[in-house]
Amino acid sequence: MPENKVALFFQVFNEVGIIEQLSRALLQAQLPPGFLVSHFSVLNHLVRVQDGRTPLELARAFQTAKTTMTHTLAGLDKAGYVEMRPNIEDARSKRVWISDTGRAFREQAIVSVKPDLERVAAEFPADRVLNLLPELEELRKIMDRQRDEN
Amino acid sequence: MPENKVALFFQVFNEVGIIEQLSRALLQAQLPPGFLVSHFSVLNHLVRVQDGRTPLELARAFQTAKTTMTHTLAGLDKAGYVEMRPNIEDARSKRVWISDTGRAFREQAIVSVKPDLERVAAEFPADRVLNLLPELEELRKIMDRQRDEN
DNA sequence: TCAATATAATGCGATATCGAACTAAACAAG
DNA sequence: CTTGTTTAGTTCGATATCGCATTATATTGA
Repeated sequence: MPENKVALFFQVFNEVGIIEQLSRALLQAQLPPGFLVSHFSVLNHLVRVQDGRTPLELARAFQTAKTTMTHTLAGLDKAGYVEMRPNIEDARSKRVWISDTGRAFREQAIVSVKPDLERVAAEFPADRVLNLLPELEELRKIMDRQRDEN
Repeated sequence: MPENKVALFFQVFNEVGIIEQLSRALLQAQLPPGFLVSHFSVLNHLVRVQDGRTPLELARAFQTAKTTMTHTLAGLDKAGYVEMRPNIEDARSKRVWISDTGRAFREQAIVSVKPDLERVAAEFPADRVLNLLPELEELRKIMDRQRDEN
């Protein structure tokens, strides 16, 4: 691989990193004190994918250490946004269920960040985002799979 | 803005977040114990942009709190990878210079991650990355500017 | 059957990151 | 000048995240 190819991937990952930080900041700014994007992300995952996930599944989904997920879930549980129930199929494990207030919290966050997204969309049209999406999806899938292969 | 537009931006930022985590993990895995991507990123910035930056400039460039940059720079200084000198133009301030060992550290990290990038490139061709880059750059610039406007 | 190994979650200590308060220097207005 | 305000960096306390070790349960294999 020529050096400019390495540099090219580096550049893209650099841009991705900056966009991640900026978008994270937009969402974070809309969350009430004491709640982080990590909390939102778990709730969002439980809604989008399906609740009843185990903590370990969640940790894997977010590439985070198990202990971090324990901590994040404790916060969500304390706030009443999730409920931790025993896993009937495995007594070592638990399953995480989102509550109605948890769902409301997630929806409120999404509504709150809408104006920010509109401001971005005003300059970067949705059709360009639409073109971007499948490329990013495939890149993500490739990297995700390669990670699992190790 | 229709709901699907909100969802579209959400999706893209979600993909971006996952790619960021995966690429960060690849780089992190190549760094010696005690060094994080945050350390590498600062060194990389000093090389790419120019060294002699002030800590505050660096903090802004990375969207991080000033105190975080103080901490990161202390680690780099302790390792001998940067040198902190007084800012002649402003006695409150400092300027950060990368050392030869700091440059070597950065270069080594880049070399080490090359195989990982090659593995990704084998499945996601460079020309697609090349198409992605300007779009991401523009999206980043827009979001960056909008942040400054507030 | 049961001993060895693997897995899920947690407890604990270390470090990263952050926000608030502080100090010193620079700047601005009178 | 000099006094009030802003700015650069740090200190300090709180919390997030991580790695390692531990406990409980599950799985495997002789």
